[in-house]
Amino acid sequence: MAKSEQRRATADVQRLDIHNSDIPVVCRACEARHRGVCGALSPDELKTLSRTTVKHKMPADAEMIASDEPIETYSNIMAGVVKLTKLMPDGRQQIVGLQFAPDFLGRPFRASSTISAEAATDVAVCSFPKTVLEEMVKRSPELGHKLHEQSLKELDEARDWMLTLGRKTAAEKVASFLHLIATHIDPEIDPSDGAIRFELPLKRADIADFLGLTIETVSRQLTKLRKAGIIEIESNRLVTVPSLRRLESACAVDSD
Amino acid sequence: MAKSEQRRATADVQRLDIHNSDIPVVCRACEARHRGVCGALSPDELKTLSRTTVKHKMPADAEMIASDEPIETYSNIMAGVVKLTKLMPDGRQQIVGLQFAPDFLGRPFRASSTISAEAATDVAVCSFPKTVLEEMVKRSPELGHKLHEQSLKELDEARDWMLTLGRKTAAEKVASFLHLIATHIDPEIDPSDGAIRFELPLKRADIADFLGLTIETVSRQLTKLRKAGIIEIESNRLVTVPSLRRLESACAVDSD
DNA sequence: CGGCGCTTTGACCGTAATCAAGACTAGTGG
DNA sequence: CCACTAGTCTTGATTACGGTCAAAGCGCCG
Repeated sequence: MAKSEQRRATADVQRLDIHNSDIPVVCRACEARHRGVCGALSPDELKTLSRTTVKHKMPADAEMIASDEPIETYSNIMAGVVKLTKLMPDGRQQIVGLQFAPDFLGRPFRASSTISAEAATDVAVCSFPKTVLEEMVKRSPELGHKLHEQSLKELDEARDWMLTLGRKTAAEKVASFLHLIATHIDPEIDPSDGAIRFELPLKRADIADFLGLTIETVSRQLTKLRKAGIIEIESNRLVTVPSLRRLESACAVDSD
Repeated sequence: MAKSEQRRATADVQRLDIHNSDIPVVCRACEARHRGVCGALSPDELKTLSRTTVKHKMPADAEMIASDEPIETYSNIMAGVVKLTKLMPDGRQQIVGLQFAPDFLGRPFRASSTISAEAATDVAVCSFPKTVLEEMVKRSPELGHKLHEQSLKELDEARDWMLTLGRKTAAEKVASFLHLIATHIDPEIDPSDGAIRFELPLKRADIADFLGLTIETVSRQLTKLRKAGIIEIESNRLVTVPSLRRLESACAVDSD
């Protein structure tokens, strides 16, 4: 256990730039600087922003953004998975998006959001005041563009999922969910057709809320996929996909 | 008939600005200048853009953007309704968005889209080359911001609809669809609780593809809503909603 | 051990899909 | 003008997929 943690720390160090003395310390090992919105910022801008950032850790199920409440901060997700949910007055719930590190979290240009955000797993975030980011956007078109790209990515993903919700069978939905997790949980994964082993970031109830199903149906379809040899289930949360290709064919889509 | 058309023309004229001699002629009566992306442009910029614009009319069912094909132009929708669809290899289809005038149509910053766009009704558009708009975005942060706002609006709508697709019953889905059309088809509508009469821009098969249902179920739920007195059906396409409030309660949401 | 949260499995039921027929509308041509 | 056709929509009978209700298994922690 301690050994594997040490190994990960070493990998982080290797990701540091050769010459980065002008990068703020708190930003040096941050993935958001490479693939997130902070990639648009100059060392100087990073320094300005980093003076106002606060890093938080929150446990699974913590509420991060409440629906219809004013938002004061934006965040970058450093680790963990965040679920975006919508709730009906009678309690029915739908997860409308999952966000992984190093995604940007928040609804730009609006005082409050119509969705709420909740930690699906333990989550680490880097937060900063809304006003500071909005000031920086005014001065850096590059940053505005990055934020726009993030919005467009979320829009594409939302529409992909609308097809899943509206037109796929329960079996295809569960396969699509596993495929989504398998290809998003580990940013370093390559799409070659080896076995993939990962931990599900959602419990059954969340999976059901994401797929528009009940927990019983999710459970039944998982055992069906297991019996069909498409997945192996080590424990409730630990899943192995021997062949991504076979899983994809269970999703009933070519381009996904 | 001729009378009502004349009345509408008069309304358009009144919408013109008092001093607009420097606004290009083709843009003067255009709604996109008031509520669409062109609202971000100065008279000079409008002039530049209008030199490259082409206005088109296309009949219902015309394909406007093919999935996975390179896109050369963006468009503003001047009139009519456009449906954005996704298709599965086996023919199952899902409409993932509807766009009304004066919405912007196109996927910024990407060579091709994963969805296709089709005219739901007869449609009029104002198109311009991708490259021209992208050049203008570089010089006008205001325009980039408008485009971002449009993307965010589509994202909010997509997520609203995910809740409908994943968690609502057939009856609630059809009611939600009628509510969406009633509140979007006529930009000049006010939400006061009078009777609203409108023409459905989609045929039953399209409504089914939008709601993740079959045409038979859509038809049955429409007659059920009619028998419940929530709607009146004059003809296949012509619907009256006596009380928007009653329709909303049939959608099972408070905030929509 | 006992209690609690999560998951699985089984039996039964209900909603929406499927299959099938018929009504209505609009367009075409005799 | 009407017959004919094709497309669209409605209605009915039956089926099946996924939901509901219920019970039991499992892992975890006090």
